[in-house]
Amino acid sequence: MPTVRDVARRAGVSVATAARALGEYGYVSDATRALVLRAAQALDYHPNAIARSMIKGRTQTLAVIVSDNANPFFASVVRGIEDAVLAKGYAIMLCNADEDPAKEAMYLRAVRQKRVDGLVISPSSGAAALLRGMLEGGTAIVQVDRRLADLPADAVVVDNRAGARAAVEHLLGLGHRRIGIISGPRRLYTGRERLEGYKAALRAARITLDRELILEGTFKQPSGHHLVGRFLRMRRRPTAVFVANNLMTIGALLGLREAGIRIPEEMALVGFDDMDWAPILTPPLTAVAQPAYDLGATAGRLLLTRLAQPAPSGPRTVVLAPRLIARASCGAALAGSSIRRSARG
Amino acid sequence: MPTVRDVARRAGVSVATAARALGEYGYVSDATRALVLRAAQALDYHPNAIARSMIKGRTQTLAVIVSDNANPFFASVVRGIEDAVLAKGYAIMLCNADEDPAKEAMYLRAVRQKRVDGLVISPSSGAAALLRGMLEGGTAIVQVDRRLADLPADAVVVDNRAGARAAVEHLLGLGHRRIGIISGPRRLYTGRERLEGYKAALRAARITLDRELILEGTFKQPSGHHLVGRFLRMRRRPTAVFVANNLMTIGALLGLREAGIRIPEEMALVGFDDMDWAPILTPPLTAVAQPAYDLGATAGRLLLTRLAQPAPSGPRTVVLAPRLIARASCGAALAGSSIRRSARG
DNA sequence: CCTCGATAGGAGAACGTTATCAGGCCTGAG
DNA sequence: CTCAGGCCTGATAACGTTCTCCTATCGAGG
Repeated sequence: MPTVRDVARRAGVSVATAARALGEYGYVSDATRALVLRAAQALDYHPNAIARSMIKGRTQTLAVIVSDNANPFFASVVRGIEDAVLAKGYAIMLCNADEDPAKEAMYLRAVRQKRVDGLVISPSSGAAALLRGMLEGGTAIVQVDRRLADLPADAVVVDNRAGARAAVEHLLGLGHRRIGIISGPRRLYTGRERLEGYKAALRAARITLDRELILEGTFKQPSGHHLVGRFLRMRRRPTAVFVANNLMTIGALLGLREAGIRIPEEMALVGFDDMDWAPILTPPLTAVAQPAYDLGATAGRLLLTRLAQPAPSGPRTVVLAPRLIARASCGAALAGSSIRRSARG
Repeated sequence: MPTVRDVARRAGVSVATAARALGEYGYVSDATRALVLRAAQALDYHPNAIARSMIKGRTQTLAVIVSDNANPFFASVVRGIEDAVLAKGYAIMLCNADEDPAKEAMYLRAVRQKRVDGLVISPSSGAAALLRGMLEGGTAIVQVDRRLADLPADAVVVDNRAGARAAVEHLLGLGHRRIGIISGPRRLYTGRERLEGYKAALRAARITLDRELILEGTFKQPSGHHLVGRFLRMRRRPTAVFVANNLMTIGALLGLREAGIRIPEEMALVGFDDMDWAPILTPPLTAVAQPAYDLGATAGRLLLTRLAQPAPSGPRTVVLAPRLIARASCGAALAGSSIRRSARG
């Protein structure tokens, strides 16, 4: 691969001049510039961004660490991030950590060595220490979807609590009193928050919590399948179930279908995270829609502002509003209702 | 951020020795090594991969260019690639080109400047020239999902033709004679191949092609919605429709539902690309399953072998077999049947 | 005629790592 | 006692850019 040195030689100028002509800085006469550009063209010269990064101290690369890009929710988040930073010339390094602290730590070390300018991460609980180290090292960090309590970094999340609460309150409004939840792992922020929303809704309705109706899943499809079976085998079945994420909802629907349960007559269902296919189910799925793409886009924009003005103002958390989309799987078709949108500094 | 120089100073040794201790090469006494490692720990030293890349001429980074990561198919492909190359220490740079030649060209320039070691790309038709340039520049390239006729690079694709043909033959076997297709764009490899499979099936059954029954879509959801409407408004409707990708299938299902059409009685449907939610539809969706994850994983492995032995053996194309999963949307529930699996050099 | 500023171009240092080379020490064989 | 050969360490040159200094020319203004 040709270097500026080669281009300079061919154009009959010094390296400095060639670099000026190519980099569009400093003084170069039009004639010389043309000469250099022609030489670069002839040699098929492509500047080496690695060497440039050495000098500039910036890589024009951002890392994105999520749990699993194969989950459509995260795929949309990633897409949103990329679109937001594309215009500013940043490339994205994608890392799937699979909620595995070891893998997450490995990736954090890797992106740190690669000197990415910034990082968007959907962190698992174990990452706080490493992230703090990166913050001190000058890497801009924005958390997305989840939020670590003890990390002074920006975050963009949805109001999980309000979303879950709206889902459960919707079921309560339809007359359900015995409502189960297939929740996410307690060690994950979203798992905890959605469970809290569920509890808050029941508390507000003065329904005493039945611990039997709270089943903790893994946020993955098989656990939805398995746990809905547990509900079905109970002597006093719940009449409705709130499933705390998209993949487990598919699992639950699969389980209900295999058991021949009619929805919503024998069991009503509300999911968290609306998907493209929710309206084409029979009955169409009532779900709490998360603005996944916006979550990513907002995180990307936030990161850009951090990178533009490294003046360390305090960490900001942006909270986006989920939206309950009432269809028929809950027992009644209502209009979608917005829940809450806020931002706190 | 501390450098080896800082570590060396703190440990009281030369830069060369510190580098040897940290890089685990050459001779270093155990005592010195311990000293250096302790110093590195104390300073929270993280080696600079940029500088290392300068020397080694390798970045341990691969680029992945797909059309849209928000499409679950590509999200799985990307995931497969990442898993395959993770163990060898490669990071992934993700680029969404949106089938936009300008955007694709921009990304190709960017990853070339960043000196990625290899590239997995689902190319659009305009990229051949740029890709050839990169090949000559020494970048390993593997095409995935699609294949450019005039590019001497490895490729991993599914047998689109056989998949589409199996889908249509299945419909023929159920007695359908008037079968429509919502195809993909002709300028895309997958769009053309699946259409060819459709035609081949009809030809083999001695059914004359009705050009009215071939509607070209965009591989995106709205076009499925829109085009199924065209079919519904025809005086002589098709009794079955083959939809050439996942997103358009959702659109088509939405359109059928809005029109109140019963599946498969009033219109049978077979989709290309099986999805998690296909079995929970009513009726469950018959679809041609693509091994999306394997497609990516195979491409990743192929790239690794290219990187390991740069001896330029001729380009290889690996063809993975799709699998027709017969459910009920086509009019009958049969067992899944494997189609074909081959590899040619 | 001298100076000043704008323009044009060159030489060389820096970024942080790895790799090459050379030199010093020690041990054991001759 | 000498010398070969293993060990250990240090100095320094790369890698390909950008950036900071320098020098030189030219025209205008005093």
